[in-house]
Amino acid sequence: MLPSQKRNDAVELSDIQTFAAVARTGGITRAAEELNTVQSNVTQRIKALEAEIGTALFERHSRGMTLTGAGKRLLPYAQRMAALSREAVLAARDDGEPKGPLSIGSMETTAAVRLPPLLADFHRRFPAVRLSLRTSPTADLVTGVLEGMLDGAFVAGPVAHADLTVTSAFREELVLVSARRWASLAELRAGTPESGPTALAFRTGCTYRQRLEQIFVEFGWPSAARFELGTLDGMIGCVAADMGVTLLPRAVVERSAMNGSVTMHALSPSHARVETLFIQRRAGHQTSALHGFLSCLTRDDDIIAA
Amino acid sequence: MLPSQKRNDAVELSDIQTFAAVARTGGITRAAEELNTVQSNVTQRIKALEAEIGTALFERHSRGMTLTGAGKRLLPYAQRMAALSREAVLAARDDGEPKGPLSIGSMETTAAVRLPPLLADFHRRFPAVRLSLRTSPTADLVTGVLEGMLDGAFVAGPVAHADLTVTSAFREELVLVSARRWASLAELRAGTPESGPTALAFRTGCTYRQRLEQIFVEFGWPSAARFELGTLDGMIGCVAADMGVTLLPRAVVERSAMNGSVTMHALSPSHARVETLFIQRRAGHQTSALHGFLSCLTRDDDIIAA
DNA sequence: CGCTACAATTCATTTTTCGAGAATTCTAGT
DNA sequence: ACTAGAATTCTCGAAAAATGAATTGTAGCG
Repeated sequence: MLPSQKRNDAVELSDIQTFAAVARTGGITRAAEELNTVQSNVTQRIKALEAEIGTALFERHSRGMTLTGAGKRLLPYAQRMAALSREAVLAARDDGEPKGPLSIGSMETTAAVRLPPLLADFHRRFPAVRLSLRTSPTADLVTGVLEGMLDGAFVAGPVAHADLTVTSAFREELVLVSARRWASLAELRAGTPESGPTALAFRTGCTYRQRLEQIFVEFGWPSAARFELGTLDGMIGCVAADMGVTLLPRAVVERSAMNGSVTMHALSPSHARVETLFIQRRAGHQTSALHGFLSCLTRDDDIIAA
Repeated sequence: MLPSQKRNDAVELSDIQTFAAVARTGGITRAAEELNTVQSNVTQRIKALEAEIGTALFERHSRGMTLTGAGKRLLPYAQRMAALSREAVLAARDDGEPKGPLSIGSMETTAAVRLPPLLADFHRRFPAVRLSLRTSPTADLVTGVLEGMLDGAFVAGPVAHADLTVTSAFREELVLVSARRWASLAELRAGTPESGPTALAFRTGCTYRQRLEQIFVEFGWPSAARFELGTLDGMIGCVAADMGVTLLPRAVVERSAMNGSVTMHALSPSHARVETLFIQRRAGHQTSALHGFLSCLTRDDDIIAA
């Protein structure tokens, strides 16, 4: 074995976390608030950290602090270190029996139709796991997983990132949904104003929304009105009331209470096909709880085939 | 952005480092020595850590401590956390101008003939880098790089590890080296006892040594005597004195002072060809110093071609 | 130009944590 | 039972971190 050479340039986690708080909030005062302490304290620790590293991490100006180059280079390590530390204690606690907390993220649509049976199955098999589900647009889910806030998430593909492991979960057929009175796409195009119908979609970061934008461009409605909704039921309700059109997985519409009040318009495969992926962090230890979750997911593969 | 959920299960670096020291030494007393502190202190911190995690990390018995399952799961994180922390401050300090310390490892043979011009070139271009070179067998070099003790190393291929980035550096032709009086392999086989000549090699972990073992088996000398040397010159000297034979890159023998006193015997390509690889950790930030080193390495590619 | 508001820093003080050393317990081996 | 090696417990002092108040510094404004 190589003799261990002592480079004493290590830095404690708590130091780098106060650093990250200052960087995030852009000021010592707000960081102190966030960390439940006083400014003077934060000042001191930042100064100590800068002394330890030997470079200024922030530029001070009268309205707060901004990162220097060195600070920018350091920042990404804050999250990685925090995630690693958390993962370490989880790994130690995890005796192979799935239990404890498990945070899963999901797109709204997947949560509505695909997850209920899966979660029921999971809870039946692993009742000791305290599962929490959070719905967000795909973009937020990806960062959530990368930053360790979520253990895994269901997102719309394709996704490619070196630090993520991707598992194919479900295949969906997207359909354009309009009010019932429009029996076909042709009728819809004929019956709407030149600029097109209003596009109903979730907020930015949702992959379906981006795809809807594309489709609108191809239909010659580049400047159609946009309307953002926060909930699935709200969206289908608005479509039923002929406020506009939206893009959703066929299964979601079919299972909706308003199913009878809307028409689904099939799209070309390139537009319609979308794969729902389950993503998790690649690095290091996989929680038993997460492992159990994946086993439920793959066991239900027949659902995908069907 | 997802609201940040506060899981307060993080653990400080220093805690986990004392944990690692105890695990490594197998006892609190020795760990305390290594950490330059007293036992009571180590006891307390281990207890605190166990309390924080909520599980016993060690089994106590009268002759020291051994890891529990939880401890075994935690241990790998110790090194990863330490490496990450060190890397963080290096990244912050590194302003793009290569400087500061750079630890490179190398096999003995590569250090002897390939590195001198490379290092000279590197030092001319980046005088601010304090380069340190350490020679070890391939196996130790690989762990050294993985554990962050070395920034990079020259090892005998093939190497495959998910956490390593591999660059092809040099191609060598291995030759069997004997005393001068043996003009050919046939003569050597005829003139040595049934069991074969003595095999001279570096200590365990050296890739060339393993290959020499293979060759001896194929030559029908499975139980030939072995002799371990620590230095290259010593080895060639012993061969010249007809103490035995060894396996070395042709270039090494050609440049040796004892060149005239030994014979080189060519081997079949499958035995002779060996590639020297430069390995570095894959994850995260690459030091400017290391980047500069790599630029020297690839610039000298003509050396490989030649 | 001075005043105000906001923000970081400094400083004196208190609190908490950490480390040292001595005493104690525990256990295997004799 | 005794001893030696090893971990734990306990107390005390020192170092480090947190606190709160006072200070400095700067942009915006009358």
